[in-house]
Amino acid sequence: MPKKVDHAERRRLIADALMRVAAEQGLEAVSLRHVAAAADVSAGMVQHYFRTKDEMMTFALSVVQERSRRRVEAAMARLGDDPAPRDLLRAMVVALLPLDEPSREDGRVALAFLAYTAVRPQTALRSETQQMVGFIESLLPGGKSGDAAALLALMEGLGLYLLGGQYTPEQALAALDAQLDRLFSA
Amino acid sequence: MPKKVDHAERRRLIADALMRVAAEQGLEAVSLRHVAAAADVSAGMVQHYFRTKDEMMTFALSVVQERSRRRVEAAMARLGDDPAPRDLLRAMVVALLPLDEPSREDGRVALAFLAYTAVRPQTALRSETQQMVGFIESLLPGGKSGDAAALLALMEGLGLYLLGGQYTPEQALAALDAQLDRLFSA
DNA sequence: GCCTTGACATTGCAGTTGTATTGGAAAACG
DNA sequence: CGTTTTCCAATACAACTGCAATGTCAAGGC
Repeated sequence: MPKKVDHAERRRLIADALMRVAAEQGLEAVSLRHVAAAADVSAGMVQHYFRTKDEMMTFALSVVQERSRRRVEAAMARLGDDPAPRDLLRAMVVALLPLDEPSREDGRVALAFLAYTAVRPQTALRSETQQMVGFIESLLPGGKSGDAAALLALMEGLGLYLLGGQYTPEQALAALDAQLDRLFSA
Repeated sequence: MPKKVDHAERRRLIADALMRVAAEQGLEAVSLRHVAAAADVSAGMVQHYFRTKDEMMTFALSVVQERSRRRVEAAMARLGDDPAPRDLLRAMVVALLPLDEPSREDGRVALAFLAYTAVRPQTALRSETQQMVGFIESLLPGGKSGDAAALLALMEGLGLYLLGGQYTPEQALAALDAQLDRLFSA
């Protein structure tokens, strides 16, 4: 056997470069050569680790999803044991919002992939949305049906407006807290 | 002067073709030749009415915005004079949600442009978001700050999940009504 | 010491892209 | 009638795209 290299690591390296390109110039600018240049490797190497561009895109998409999943887990773990439901929900939503520059970058990439998959049903992003709705529902008092789905959608919308610059972080957080107030007051 | 043609109408015709292409295959598939083929005209004609692709894109973007604005106006006008604030708000949000197939198409195009403009600050989509927030605020009772922004963000998020297929129209409407209940109950 | 195998790099190719250019046709105006 | 001005078509072109093919090189197993 020849040189041993960490296959998975190389793929992540390339996917990182892809996400950098996508965050700055959109998915339309993602080409084998651009990604290779951003990763400072040859185009041949990219082809070596991804036999097709589609394979590369799909992998990058999974990296994006994985990263946001970890963000949420970390935020929730940071709360310690047995946190109050409201704190748990707030931490979860805040972890998913593009509030600082790194997560804004991720957000732009995620938005690009959202539009990308919207016209490519086969590249479906397996969504954990339904489980999230169930999880949120178990944390909400009262439990009017629709409240959980609304909170999740609120998060998504706040993310969009944060990315677009229509809402400031303060506005977004105020909106979130207003909603949590309503959900936990009565 | 030579043949007189309705300049604006031709441009709308081309923009419509562009939106069809974008709705089916995404903005990446939007090229002069594809759009021309979809409009069943020659590529030269497209170039005649839009000197550059960017000009065509910008115009199409404005058409999308204009169309959704009209949708809202029509829905609100349909309510007659002096409607209840809750009904007004509900009609407005429902008009913006991609609930049937035509508006789903528009939604896909809008989503594509959202990702498109996210990495092209100069092609900023002038947002009427702040005015909308103000308008909603004037209709809400109590008027906790943040409630209006939250409702608007909720709408956006519901739209995304409807497009993605994560929420059914029934789920989305249930979430909306649950929120309106909360806003108008206390 | 071969020699296989995996890790790259380079090059070529057919197709598509946006744009510039050219040319013709036809309609209003003098 | 002739000229001009707009409408549109066709073509040319350089740059780019994804992908396949080919080459080089080194690290192991036998």
